[in-house]
Amino acid sequence: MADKGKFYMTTAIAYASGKPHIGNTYEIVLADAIARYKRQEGYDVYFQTGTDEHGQKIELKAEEAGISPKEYVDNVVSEVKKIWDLMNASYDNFIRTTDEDHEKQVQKIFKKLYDKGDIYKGSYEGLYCTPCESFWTESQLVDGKCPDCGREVKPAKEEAYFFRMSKYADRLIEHINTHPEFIQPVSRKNEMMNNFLLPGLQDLCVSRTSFKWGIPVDFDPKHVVYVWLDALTNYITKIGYDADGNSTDLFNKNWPADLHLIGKDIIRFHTIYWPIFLMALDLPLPKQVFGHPWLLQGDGKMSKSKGNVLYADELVDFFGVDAVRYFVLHEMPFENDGVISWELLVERINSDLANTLGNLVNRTISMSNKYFGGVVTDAGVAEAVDDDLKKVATETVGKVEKKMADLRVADAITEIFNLFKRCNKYIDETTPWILAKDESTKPRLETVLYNLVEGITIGATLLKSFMPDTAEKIFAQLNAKEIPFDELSTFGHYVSGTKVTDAPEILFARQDLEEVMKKVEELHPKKTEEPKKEEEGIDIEAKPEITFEDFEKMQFQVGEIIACEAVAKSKKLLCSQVKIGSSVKQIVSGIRKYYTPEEMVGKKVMVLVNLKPAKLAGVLSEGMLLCAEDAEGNLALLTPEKQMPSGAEIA
RNA sequence: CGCGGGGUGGAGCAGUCUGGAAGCUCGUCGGGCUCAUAACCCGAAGGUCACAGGUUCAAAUCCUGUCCCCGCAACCA
Repeated sequence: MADKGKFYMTTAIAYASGKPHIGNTYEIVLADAIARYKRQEGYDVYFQTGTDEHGQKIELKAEEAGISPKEYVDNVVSEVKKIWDLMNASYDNFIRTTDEDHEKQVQKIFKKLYDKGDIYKGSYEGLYCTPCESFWTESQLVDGKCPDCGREVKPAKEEAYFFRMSKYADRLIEHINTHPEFIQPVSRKNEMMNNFLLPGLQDLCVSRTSFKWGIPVDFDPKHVVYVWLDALTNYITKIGYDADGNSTDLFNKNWPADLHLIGKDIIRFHTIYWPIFLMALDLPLPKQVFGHPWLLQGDGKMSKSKGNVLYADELVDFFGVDAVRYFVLHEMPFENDGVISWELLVERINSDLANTLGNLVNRTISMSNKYFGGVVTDAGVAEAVDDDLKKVATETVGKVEKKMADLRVADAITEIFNLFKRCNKYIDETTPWILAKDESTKPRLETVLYNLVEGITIGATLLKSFMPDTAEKIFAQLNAKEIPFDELSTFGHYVSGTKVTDAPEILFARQDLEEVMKKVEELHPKKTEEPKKEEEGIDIEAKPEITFEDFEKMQFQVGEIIACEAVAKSKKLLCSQVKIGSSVKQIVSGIRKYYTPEEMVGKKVMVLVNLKPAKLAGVLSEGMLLCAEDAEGNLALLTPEKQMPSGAEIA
């Protein structure tokens, strides 16, 4: 096969804060499909994935779990690897940002950029809460105090390292404009340009002192390297980049990367910060960054707090690896977000995998056994109807190549399945069961079955990158060999006289939606219904004890909402006129998602009345409506349990 | 007027850059067939391509305006 040269591709490294859900898993499957396909095409592929393991969030999670950050990420990483392997991800290298060689190299890179003057020491100004060791901006303060602990904050400066982004901005703009393939899909390019590059880049703060779980800046150890400089550089460090110029052959061969596959949410970091870091290191830029869409469930992005999380291992238990691979690869549109649900999975599996593909293989093998004892022979009795089948079979590879060149994986798979559909149609056109009735048409029947087996073999060969196990199963059942990629545009590779299996196994069983849903129900007992029973309480972070005097400072009263309207410039805010005794206060609240202005009017609510007025979205707010909030952030207004006049004191 | 994406038969999507008979998958209905996993094949119904203007011989596609949805940003006292 023609050697097409090297192809270095990466996924984003997964943030090791918890078990990856099916949306995270989608990325590795997509990357794996592309990697396998490129290998099949004849590229020398190097495929890297891994985990991003530093940062405050992980530090906190570990603390909650009562273990060290390293122990915490070790656990998560083993889960990540388990799922990646379960999905048959054929990565060549798995990087962990806690790997010693990576850490060392990041420190060298940091130093190199510092020596060069691209990183400079500056200071970060803000309001500091000493006990919490945290900086806050004016707008983050609650009542002028630390939003975490409620204590006083004071203006402070903290030293930090900054990267001179602006220095390279013009070069980057030029690069993006002259390399239209750099940012994919193209629609993302405008977003980056308009939002970040054209208005002017801010220097990026690249160190932190507020937490410890990171790579220390070796010449100034109270700082740790900020996550993006740590995470992004994995793409070069783990293939052997050395800031001192002793990079490995692996690096020299593979850099620049041919493809960074990432989620659309981190396009900014990969198309702005990363290229600029590389420019500063005098390294060439990656050839392409593809920001794939998200896999959503139901009516929103998957998140644990919404309780709508699907995990790959669970889906694999239900349907098998290749069914899940097929779904996420085929069901994802190119640019827009895709949807996954149990119902959609069952529908796709039944219609495409069981009916179209599985049944085709099964009926073909059954006929071979029934009519010829399993021996498939090319008797050479061609008819005109064969031509179209052969045409479709031999042209599929070209169509797939074209789609894959644009990374349109879903469309490529559709092309392959069009071939399987064509095969099914061919059976109806040639009616083998009629040919079988007459001895004189047996040679024709042999030819028909041969053509079918060959068509399926071509399809299975193309399917290999997307559904590796299934392709192997088909080859095994047909006793066929995978066809070399550059011979896929010709017909007739299957060795005439070969015997297929006499015991065909069902490739994909049809799924019964009701049964599946029943099992799902057992696995995940409904938690939304009947929350009264065994309702799980919520624990929130405890605040420091206050004195009775502190409490007395706050004045709560019952208020009656006499008018309410949405705040025009905001999506979340409602502006209410609240009658408290004989006065009326205007209060703005972020509850538009839960209450309409109409239903607000007439409600008796609890109001914190002596809160310092502030402007929200330009509208004056003179108090606060008290609300209860659940773990998902749903809000409920508090109202007096019995009839109370407006102005009544609450104490 | 913060940035961006989207609104195409019951559902999910393609087509929009580069105007030229409205397409795919699923579902529904009718028919065919029996090798096969109630499968497979054929056919049909179903769309003012969000709305309103404009350009054009011709607009889902280009231009202008409006409405709605979804992300991000801000804000959620």
